[in-house]
Amino acid sequence: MKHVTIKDIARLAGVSVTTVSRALNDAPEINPETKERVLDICRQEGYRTNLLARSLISSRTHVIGVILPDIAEPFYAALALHIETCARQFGYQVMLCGIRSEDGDLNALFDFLISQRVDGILLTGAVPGTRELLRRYQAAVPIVLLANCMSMDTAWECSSVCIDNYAGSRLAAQYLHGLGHQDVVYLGLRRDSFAHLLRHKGFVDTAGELGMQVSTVENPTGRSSIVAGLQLARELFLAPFRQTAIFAASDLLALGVLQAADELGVSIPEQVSLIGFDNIDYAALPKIRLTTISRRPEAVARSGVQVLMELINSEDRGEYTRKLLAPALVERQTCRRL
Amino acid sequence: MKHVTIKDIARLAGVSVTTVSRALNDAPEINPETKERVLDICRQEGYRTNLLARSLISSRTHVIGVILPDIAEPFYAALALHIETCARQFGYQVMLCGIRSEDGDLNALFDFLISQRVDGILLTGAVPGTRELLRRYQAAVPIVLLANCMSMDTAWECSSVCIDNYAGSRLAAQYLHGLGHQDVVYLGLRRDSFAHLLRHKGFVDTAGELGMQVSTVENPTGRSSIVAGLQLARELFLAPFRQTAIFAASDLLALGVLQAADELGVSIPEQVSLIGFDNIDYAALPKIRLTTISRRPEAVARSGVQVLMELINSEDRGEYTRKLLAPALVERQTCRRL
DNA sequence: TGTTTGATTGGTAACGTTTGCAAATTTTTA
DNA sequence: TAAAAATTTGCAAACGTTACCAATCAAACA
Repeated sequence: MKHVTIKDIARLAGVSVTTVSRALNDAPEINPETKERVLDICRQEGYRTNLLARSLISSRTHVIGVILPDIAEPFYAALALHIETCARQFGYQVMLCGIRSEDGDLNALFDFLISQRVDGILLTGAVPGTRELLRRYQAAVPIVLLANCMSMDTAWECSSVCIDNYAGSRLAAQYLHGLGHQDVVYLGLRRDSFAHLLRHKGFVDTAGELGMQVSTVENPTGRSSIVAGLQLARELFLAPFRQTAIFAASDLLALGVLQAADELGVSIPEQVSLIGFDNIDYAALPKIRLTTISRRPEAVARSGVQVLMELINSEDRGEYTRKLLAPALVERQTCRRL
Repeated sequence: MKHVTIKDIARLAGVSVTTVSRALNDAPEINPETKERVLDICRQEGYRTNLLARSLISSRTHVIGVILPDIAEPFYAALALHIETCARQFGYQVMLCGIRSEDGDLNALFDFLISQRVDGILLTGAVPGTRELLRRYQAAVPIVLLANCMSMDTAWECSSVCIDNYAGSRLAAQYLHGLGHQDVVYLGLRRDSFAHLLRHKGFVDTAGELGMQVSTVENPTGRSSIVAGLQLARELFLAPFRQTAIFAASDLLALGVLQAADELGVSIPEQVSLIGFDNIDYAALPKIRLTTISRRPEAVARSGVQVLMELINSEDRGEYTRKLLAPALVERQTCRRL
């Protein structure tokens, strides 16, 4: 593909490349008339700045990399949407990556993004292995952990913005307790996810304080999907089931529970109450109307972009910002008072 | 952010930059020993190729731009996912853009992507105004229209890959007819969307051929959202309603219909049958189980990336590939035999 | 032994910008 | 009117690569 360069414009206008450059970047030291003439020719010839060349000099690309585990998970889709909107307000473009979790060689992805010289990276879906990743790449590029991170664990030397998962589970436990539930199950724990570990801890701790019984069902599949929830809930409902409520670690799992209940004739919330975590769009759907904990993707995205921008524009590395946003209970129709 | 350059490595290794470059690109004309030594130093110093510089020379970025109207629409999310996966197999990275429809100044977006020197653009969500856009930008960058495009209209001078919307609606009409429906409504037509115009035409044409009555409800909101469907269906159900089936132009609209039906005590499929278009993930949900037409996002994405790659790697412009993929009926539980 | 080959290496000019500094031109000042 | 100042321009070097061509050197040939 052939592109018009500054040199071409310069030749056409009979001036030097420097002058053209000045016209384009409206520098003060240029004759308004020449400027107009040059710009006219630019428009006419369809000139477009080669950002590669510019970035090479300025060592700023105005692009941030965003790593999502799975864009098909609606929470991450919402996050991506808001990140893009917000980044644009800062004059930044978004490069979305690694949207599949399975083949995710994060090292390769980071190497690529750094090679592209992105100005910063927003990393979502932190897992225990992320720590080493940070140690390795943080010197080369500003990184902000988004939406999934250990809450306030000082050992994490990294900026981060996320919903307080612990507090979210706390809300859920308190809510169920307030409704009179005494014996509940926590469904879908994933040992490889910090978010899930925190959710689990928050729920178990709070339930304990309130004198409730909690039994935990682990999710060995390692994915928050409807099918995973379906399988887990099937096993649960097929065995004798004494608990009165289920707290699913994610809405997607909760949807699976809903489906299993439907299949096996368990009625929700009459026989068993259900509360999720995420508040994905589809939780609000007719016939679903899932009570859940909102992770406020918009707030997380906005705050995350802001923190990253500050990090990019500050030279002093080694000082990290951590933000823990308050989650919110969204009450719908899958829980009932006992 | 300070980065290690080839020059640094050259100094450290006591060789020339050319030699380092050769080591990195494993060129044949280099002593295996020096190569190893150089590569060792690269690893040790954390050297990462500056792709900006490389692209500047090769005039290839190995990045494609993908423009989505709204990533929160699950169909587009699925599309994005598969595009990324497939592009990676070709050694390409994806730059996702403009995922908000509202503020979408497509001209600015195109200018930006071209300035970034992306190797090609996948444009989804074509609307009538797209034509002028193509005329303007196709000389500067290879473009493939994806998922939404006029079917086989020869006036469109552009490569394209999409589901045959016309045929999809045809399927829907035939299916409803086979079930014995005679009087049906087409809901959610958007005049600004080619996809919707085709869907509408396919449905009306086929219904006509089969001797069915069809009345069309337009969607003035211009968005395929649940709320839009909700509003439209509310009006529909509040007036006297004689039709036996609704064909919603998108699943999202259909979900709105479902919600309205729920609110107003209309039971689906007992009182009225409902069929959607898209087969988004959530159509398969428990308690939704929407019968619909699949747009096969994976197939569309794969084919689209392939066509774009061919376009990028062929010099002769002016020859376009058009692919029209066959849609598929997904039968679930929102339609009943009369 | 002199010449040819082959294997390694280095120098240098691109790629399309921006930028510091000097040159040329115009305007202002004394 | 000459000198000083201000305005407007251009040259050339950088940014970090790659690619062409020449240079070096040891080994192999005649």
